[in-house]
Amino acid sequence: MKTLARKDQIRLKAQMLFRERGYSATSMRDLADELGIEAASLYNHISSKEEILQGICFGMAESFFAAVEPVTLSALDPKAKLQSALEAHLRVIAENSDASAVFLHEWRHLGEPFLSDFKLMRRRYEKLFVTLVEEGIARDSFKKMDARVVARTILSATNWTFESQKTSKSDGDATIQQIAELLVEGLIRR
Amino acid sequence: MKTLARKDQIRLKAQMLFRERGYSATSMRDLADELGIEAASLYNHISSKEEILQGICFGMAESFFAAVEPVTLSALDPKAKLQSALEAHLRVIAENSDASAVFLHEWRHLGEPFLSDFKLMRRRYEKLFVTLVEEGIARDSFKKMDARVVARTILSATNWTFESQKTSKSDGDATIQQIAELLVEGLIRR
DNA sequence: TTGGTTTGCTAACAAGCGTTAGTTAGTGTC
DNA sequence: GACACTAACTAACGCTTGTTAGCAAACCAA
Repeated sequence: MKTLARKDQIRLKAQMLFRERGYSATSMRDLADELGIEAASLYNHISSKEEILQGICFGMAESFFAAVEPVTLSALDPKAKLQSALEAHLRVIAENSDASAVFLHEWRHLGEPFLSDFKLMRRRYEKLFVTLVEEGIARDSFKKMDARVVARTILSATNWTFESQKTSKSDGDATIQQIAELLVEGLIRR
Repeated sequence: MKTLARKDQIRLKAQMLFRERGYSATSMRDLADELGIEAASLYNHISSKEEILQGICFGMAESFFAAVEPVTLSALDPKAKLQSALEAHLRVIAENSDASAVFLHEWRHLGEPFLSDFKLMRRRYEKLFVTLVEEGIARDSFKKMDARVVARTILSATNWTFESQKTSKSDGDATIQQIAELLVEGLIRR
């Protein structure tokens, strides 16, 4: 199917541009230029600018859940579980850094009702990590602390770490484990 | 001086809007509406939209340096120094959360040559923290680790922590110390 | 009272925005 | 060879953008 190929091409370039310049500062003509076609031609493949953003944001939400949720249901001990979840989270970001940046920064330009849906999803995702921390505390594996603050701090640290640094796939895996371990070991150990 | 008062009012509202909607998605008419005047009237006080952004970004850069640089020159031991620097950094963010969000996210919409100047400043600021970590490692106060990774992780964690949560001035100070301690204790202790 | 400064207004500009309409050339299918 | 589909085009739409010009009322200093 060539249709899908072209649509995916659009999405790929859009991810790049939305990340670099932001959603609002990226015009359909910019995007079209990048693909070597006219702006109007884009509408043979997509139905609106916002549709592209929706695809990116909710697509990434799915990826994050698909990677992390299974880990939270596994039978690992709290510390290993949290670290695995974190590594899964980091891997999704590393493997898709443009889309992740858009997911993290540009979602506010979604219109309703998508905006509300997105916020809800985001909350649910954060909750996964909060629960992992709470579990660890309850089972006396982690020191006693505000689970929400810690979970948020951890996610914040991970999200920004990949913001500015290019992630070459060679050192990516090492770095991921290094960061996850650093955070878990440091912030959680009792 | 009433001129300054009005100009500051503009900057204040601009900070709010730039933070909420982003620089590009905020129009001069939006900003004027918020102040109860016409868009054209803004130009009696400022000379361009970008000038407002410049004022915010470089103003905050100054604030951050003014707060943190003295600490780095003090005679505290490495751990106390890093923690104090972090608290200073967090205090600037907490006391000026709108402007900080703009400083952190919207600087890329600066035009040249300001963009390059800004990036340079940012590097210099990050370097302050990297140096603090390096000092601690050299003096054997911190465990051996990649100073750049740790410094970046710490800053990332702080920057995002205040992103989504309203900082009431009452619990602000407690939270700041709590977070700074958490990060320093956790990530740095040998 | 005069004259300047401050702060607002209305009207308008050219450029850029997302998007639609209508068309056309190429491609694969019966 | 006829037909539908794909993917591009040109032209244009109504609207919004940042910004400028010219003007008027209010205030303050001399």
